[in-house]
Amino acid sequence: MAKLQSPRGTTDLLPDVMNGHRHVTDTARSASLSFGYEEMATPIFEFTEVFARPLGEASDVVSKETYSFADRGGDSLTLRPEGTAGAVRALISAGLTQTLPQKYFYAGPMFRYERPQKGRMRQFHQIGVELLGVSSAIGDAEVIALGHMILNQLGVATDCVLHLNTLGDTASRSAYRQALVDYLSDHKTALSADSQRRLDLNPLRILDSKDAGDQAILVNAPDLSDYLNSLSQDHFAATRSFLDVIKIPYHINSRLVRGLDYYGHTTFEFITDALGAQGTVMAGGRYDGLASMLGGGEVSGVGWAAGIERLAMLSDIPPLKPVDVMMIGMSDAHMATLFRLAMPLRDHGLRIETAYATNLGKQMKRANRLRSRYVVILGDDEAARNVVMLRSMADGQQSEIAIDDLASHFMSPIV
RNA sequence: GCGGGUGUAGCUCAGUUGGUUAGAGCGCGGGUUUGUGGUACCUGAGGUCGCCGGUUCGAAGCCGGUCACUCGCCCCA
Repeated sequence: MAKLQSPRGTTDLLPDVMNGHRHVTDTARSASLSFGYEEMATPIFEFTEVFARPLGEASDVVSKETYSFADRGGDSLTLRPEGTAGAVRALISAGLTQTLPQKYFYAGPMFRYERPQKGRMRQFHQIGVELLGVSSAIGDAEVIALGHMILNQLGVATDCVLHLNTLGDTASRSAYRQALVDYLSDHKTALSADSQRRLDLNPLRILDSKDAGDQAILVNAPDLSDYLNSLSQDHFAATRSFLDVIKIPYHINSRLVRGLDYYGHTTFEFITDALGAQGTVMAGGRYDGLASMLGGGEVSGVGWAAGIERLAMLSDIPPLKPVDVMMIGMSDAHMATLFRLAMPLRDHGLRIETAYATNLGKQMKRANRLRSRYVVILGDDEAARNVVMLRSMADGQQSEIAIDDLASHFMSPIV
């Protein structure tokens, strides 16, 4: 096997794979634009603080999954593990908190030091959208509607279930958190080791523990919905009613919590069972507190991110545009002629291959391998009469066509 | 970070209780056809058996370590 490998958890995006990524990204970009979300990009690394505070120092992502390093000037930098913090930092940096709302779409690599699995890489790729400066519930519904549209256009919506929950506002959440900690502390020794640790770090995460013993304890645990104040209840009800208006189905999942500190109010995930343990295809929520954590004042935000690898695995990827014409010259001089004739056709948008050698049999074989629709052959016989041989690869039909007519033949709308 | 499984040709895989030159299909190259692909036939190239060490007269097969992939946990897209 190859000794020379890319680092663990990374992979090369060779044309076949890249084609799938591009299909996902192109589909998402164009759907996003139809909602008015314009593409932007942030640096692949940021100052470490950009991620540390908003995501939570104790969160797994920050505490054990970041690629952080000191640069030559001594600054601590971190390869971005997600896109939202950087996007909000960019908004603040550019002074755009005065020009709201802002609506962003992005796509690019993210980095987390994790043990690789199917659908989980150390360098992976996400698409995402952020709606900044909109506190109304229609914003929550809009990003979900956009996400749903993208999944639908990729043909994966039917494989996914939208799980929806609310964490409430800060006051509701901290009241509930206290109640939950009080309850679970009484059962601490019965909790799994993981959950005992989570009790201090992120007690809400215990809610979606897969441990059967934990689940048994949780049956009688306080319910978040009982701790939502009216403002939180109203926001969630409004979000749901906007989703109802456009008939997007969802499943209320009161155990759906997020691992990152910046979330409040609406959280959601599109989940599939087709990817093993990595069932989350698209996830997001509202993060009204994020901007102020970065020192940018109060700016509402809601958005989501989705894994391109996971989406590509679920989608049917259309094949690349096939070769339209393979041009085979039977001598260097004829090759030169075809090299010239190919240019306007390419300029017109056709995919043209000019053969790199003059042995006809081999070049025909290559044309077949490339699934070229047509082959143009130019040899001494044709040149003497100012024609080329045009062969349709599908049925093997050949005909001669005047060199002067070649361009107009392929550039006419019929072909 | 923790636990399980798997590493033999470019790909998918065989390889009998450790035994001498490690095989097949597909793919790739050459030919039948030096002006014609896809079919057919002939033929060829390609492997430090993931890597390192150990046991043995002898290791692809046993043992240890290591790396990679994979499944699950943690966590997440």
